[in-house]
Amino acid sequence: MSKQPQNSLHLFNSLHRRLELFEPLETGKVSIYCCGVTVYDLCHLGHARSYIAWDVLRRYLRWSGYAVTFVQNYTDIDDKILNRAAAEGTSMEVVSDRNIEAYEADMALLNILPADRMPRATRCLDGIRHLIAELEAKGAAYSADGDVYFAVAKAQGYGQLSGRDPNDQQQGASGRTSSSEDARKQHPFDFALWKGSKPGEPSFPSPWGPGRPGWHIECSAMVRQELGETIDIHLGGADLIFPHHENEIAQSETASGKPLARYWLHNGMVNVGGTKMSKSLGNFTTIRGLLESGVSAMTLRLFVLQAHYRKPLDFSAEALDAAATGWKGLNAALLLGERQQQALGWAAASASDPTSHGQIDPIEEPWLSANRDRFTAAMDDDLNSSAALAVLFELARPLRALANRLERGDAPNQEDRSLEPQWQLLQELTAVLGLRPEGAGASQANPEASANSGATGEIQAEIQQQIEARRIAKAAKNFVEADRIRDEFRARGIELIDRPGGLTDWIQR
RNA sequence: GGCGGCAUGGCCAAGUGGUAAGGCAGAGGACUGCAAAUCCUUUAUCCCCAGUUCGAAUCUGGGUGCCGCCUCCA
Repeated sequence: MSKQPQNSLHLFNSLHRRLELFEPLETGKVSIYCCGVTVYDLCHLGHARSYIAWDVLRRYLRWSGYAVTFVQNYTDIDDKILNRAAAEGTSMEVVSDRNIEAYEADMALLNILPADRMPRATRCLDGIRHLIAELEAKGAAYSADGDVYFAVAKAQGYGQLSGRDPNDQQQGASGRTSSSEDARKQHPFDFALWKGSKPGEPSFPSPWGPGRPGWHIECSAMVRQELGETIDIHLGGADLIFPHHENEIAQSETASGKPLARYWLHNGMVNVGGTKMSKSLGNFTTIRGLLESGVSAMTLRLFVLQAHYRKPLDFSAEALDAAATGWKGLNAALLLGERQQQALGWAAASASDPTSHGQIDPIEEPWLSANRDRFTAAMDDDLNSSAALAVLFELARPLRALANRLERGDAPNQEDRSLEPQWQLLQELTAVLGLRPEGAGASQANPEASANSGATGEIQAEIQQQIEARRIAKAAKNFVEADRIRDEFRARGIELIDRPGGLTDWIQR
């Protein structure tokens, strides 16, 4: 039984710069286009933030009962990719393929659902050429020296999204773009639909000569090809508002005469020490680098979701540490059911299917029902994940306390057992945010790292041996020796933890 | 210069008219040989000034500071 969408979601629409009730064109269905990456390098935290935010939007819509079609592109032709290929002495396609593969692996680790379709610019050339020809036929495009430009003067209402008026703008771009290109343009805001190729560059045939598509046109063509003339939601980073999205609107709407998207959503930037993280500034941290350094994927996800998606998010080691500790607590609550399932007599963990929508009887469980409502109200308010997380932490608190008691050897009582619906709700809501339990079955903070170290077997044997030696020392009240053993391991990044009952666990840091 | 955004405790961060969610850190307590971990408890009047109001972090006006876009960018 699929549930009727509740339709109380409000989203901040960049097009009108205000919060609006979300109403899809077609009841129960949502079409979404998201601007993807230019695949010339690995993705950094800024990309992670963006795609995590939109993943949550998508999961929330699905959970709310909508059928969502999500399309995201790969820009696989562009100067940066060409430069990279030249530097490596390889081809554009090799660079693109490699980075697409890396992108998909990174996103999978972050538990970002793959898009329903991911078109590549180089494979949508028919649609692109078609669109340019249409614009040309309508007099909105002109060729100059093998390039084809879009004439901004022919676009109705150009500048609405970004708040720019082409008529009273100073010629601000001059001096910062190539002067030869400038000279070919009729208006400084005009932009390339098709770029004639230089000798030695990969090129594609076209009625305007060999070349390649401009940046903006691929999105217009792909939206139309994959989703139609008007879509429900168009997504992207705030840095794409101008010129990219403005130009996309100009192209698409000049061609079709219809609105391109009903809702435009833009995520805020990730900052480092107050300035935007970006490749050109060199202040970026790749997703891969972060994960390899031992930061867990869900820590990263929690870090991102603790701020509202439209606000700038400042990245720092301290903030990340805070998120890691926070996630540990949430994770402990999530793992409770799985680890103590038998002791508690609970049902198996439900799959983290984002569409699963459990029922809670408000009379039987008024507190849970109220919390589910709080969660929904927060998400309905322009995806306020920060407020939504507060609900999760409150749901988790008694569960992690219980987890700790059981770990100490307490037997569960009736009251403990009755927490099952609370655990189920926590699981359901964390899945809506795309957070999933980590390290099931292992006590290691970073199971992958320890699994990779070849000497683990030997080290484990050594640890067990030393733990036994320490137990004997402790029994003889030789605490100097006991502490020495513990300190020695600590110096090697291994923490010995005494449990009640004389047992000693260890974790690798 | 043009357009837009932000300013909440030690740090991160919700909250848009009725006396401040949550996370981290800190403090106290329980537990421990001591630790660690864990659990419990606890910590703010919201950049400045003026105004509207019975009442403002929340509205209005004026400051100050920071950031983004205007060039490729999530």
